Amino acid sequence: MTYGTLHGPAERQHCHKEDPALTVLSDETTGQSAHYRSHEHLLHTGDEAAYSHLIEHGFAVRYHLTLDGSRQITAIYMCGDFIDLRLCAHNPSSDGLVAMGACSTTKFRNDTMSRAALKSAVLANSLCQLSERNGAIARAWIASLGRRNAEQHLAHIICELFLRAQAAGLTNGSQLRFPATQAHIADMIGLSVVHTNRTLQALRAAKLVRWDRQMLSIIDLDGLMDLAGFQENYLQHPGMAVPLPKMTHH
Amino acid sequence: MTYGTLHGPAERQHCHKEDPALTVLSDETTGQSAHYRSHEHLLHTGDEAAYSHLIEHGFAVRYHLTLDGSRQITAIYMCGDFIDLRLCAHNPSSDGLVAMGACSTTKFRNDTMSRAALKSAVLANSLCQLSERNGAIARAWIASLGRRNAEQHLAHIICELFLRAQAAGLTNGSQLRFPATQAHIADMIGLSVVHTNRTLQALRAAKLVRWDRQMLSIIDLDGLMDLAGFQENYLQHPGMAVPLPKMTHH
DNA sequence: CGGTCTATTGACTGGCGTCAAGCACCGTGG
DNA sequence: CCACGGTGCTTGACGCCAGTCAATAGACCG
Repeated sequence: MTYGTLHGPAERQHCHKEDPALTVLSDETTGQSAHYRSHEHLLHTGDEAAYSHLIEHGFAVRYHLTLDGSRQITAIYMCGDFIDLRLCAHNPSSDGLVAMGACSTTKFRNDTMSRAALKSAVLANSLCQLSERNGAIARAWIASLGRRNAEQHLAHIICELFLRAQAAGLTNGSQLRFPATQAHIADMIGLSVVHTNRTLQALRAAKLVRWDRQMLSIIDLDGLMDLAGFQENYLQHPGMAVPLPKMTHH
Repeated sequence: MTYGTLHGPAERQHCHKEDPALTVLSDETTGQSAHYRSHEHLLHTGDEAAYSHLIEHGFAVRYHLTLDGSRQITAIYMCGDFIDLRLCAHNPSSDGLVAMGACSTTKFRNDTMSRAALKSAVLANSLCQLSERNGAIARAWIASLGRRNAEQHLAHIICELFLRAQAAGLTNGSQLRFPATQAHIADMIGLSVVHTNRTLQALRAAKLVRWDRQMLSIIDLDGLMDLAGFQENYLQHPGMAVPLPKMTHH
């Protein structure tokens, strides 16, 4: 059992494009690397998705806009996460996808992705497992939104993000560079910015966490997990060797 | 574009085990039909899942328990939905899965499922698409929990459930038998039972919906969708011919 | 006919939203 | 060099949506 990503358990230290797990799968299916500046969109709300994305560096955020203009972040993607957008291929997407901080991805045309997945059961299986894992994370968010108060919820999402980042090799001891503003956090946990600020202060006062500028420091992970009622099994999944379509630069 | 399930667009009228979409995929991979009474568990919290389930009849509910004992429902499954539990196979599941009303499923051993999916890219792809669709539904729930008030949220989930049920052939005009108590609904939308009751009354007073006993009647679907800000594209996905492992009775 | 489950209603409380103001920081341009 | 606006963080005051605690009534059941 490992915390796995498309990059696999063996290569957790860092994420880059020469990652050996990015095995050639098919000669027709190639990915291109793409770079996004902070706040730049990978996919606009209402657009049809032409590409799926494997995050190589940085963070991307999936969000939904309600009619009154408020925003709810529905997923955070980081290095090694795969965003399978084939379902949006001929549909206007109801979500937007935007870089949080600078972000680079390898993107795969949806039609070629589909063709590759239909040729390789191993690839299709890996995509399925990744999708299930993303679903498990989404359900954990649902539980937090529905049944945890502000402090517990914030603690929970910090635990999740930190453990995922650790598995992806993004952490430095108990530190993580996480380029979120308090507005981002508010949109993740479904609160107002004001209350998010007060909740963050409570966690700081409890000496659980520090969050200066863009640097997240975990002071007391056990304390955070206790407060949140965090059960980490949902992040685990069987380690897998994932052959991904080969990738061409640019 | 159709509202699809594992049973496919052509066989929406009713769900039963002779469904032609349940094509033989592999001779080793067989499903068994299983029957559950109301409140009977398909999977207990903390157990390792041995089977994945295809819902044949009735409804099942996935839920998460927080430490203080409150419950959040994280998904509703109905006829044609597939619950892929292979990720819980060697893990204690953090969720429970329980029948809401009488429910019957075809269940597939996870190990044989995995073997079948590794043999058939078509099957693996279908599972992947179903998983992505479930993820899209989960993200819609996140948006509702985070950024809609009680009335909008309830309206939204009613729209979703009704449209899904309609696609699965479970509706009778604007009516749907839905065996949920108000406690179930409260646990879906993350509210208290008392407030759920008041919110239901508001929708009734607005002549949007009726919900007597276990019969849900949509009076004004457009009104519900307006109130909720419901965008139905997330429920759509490409129609697909899904070969599923063949099934043995009992 | 009591017991349990579910629906409903009222009174009160509290967590979180809203509005508003005040800082701090930063890059730009006069 | 300082004025200026923009963005993000922080704090206070006040109000409302939804939670909690009862209590009642109906439905179903043994």
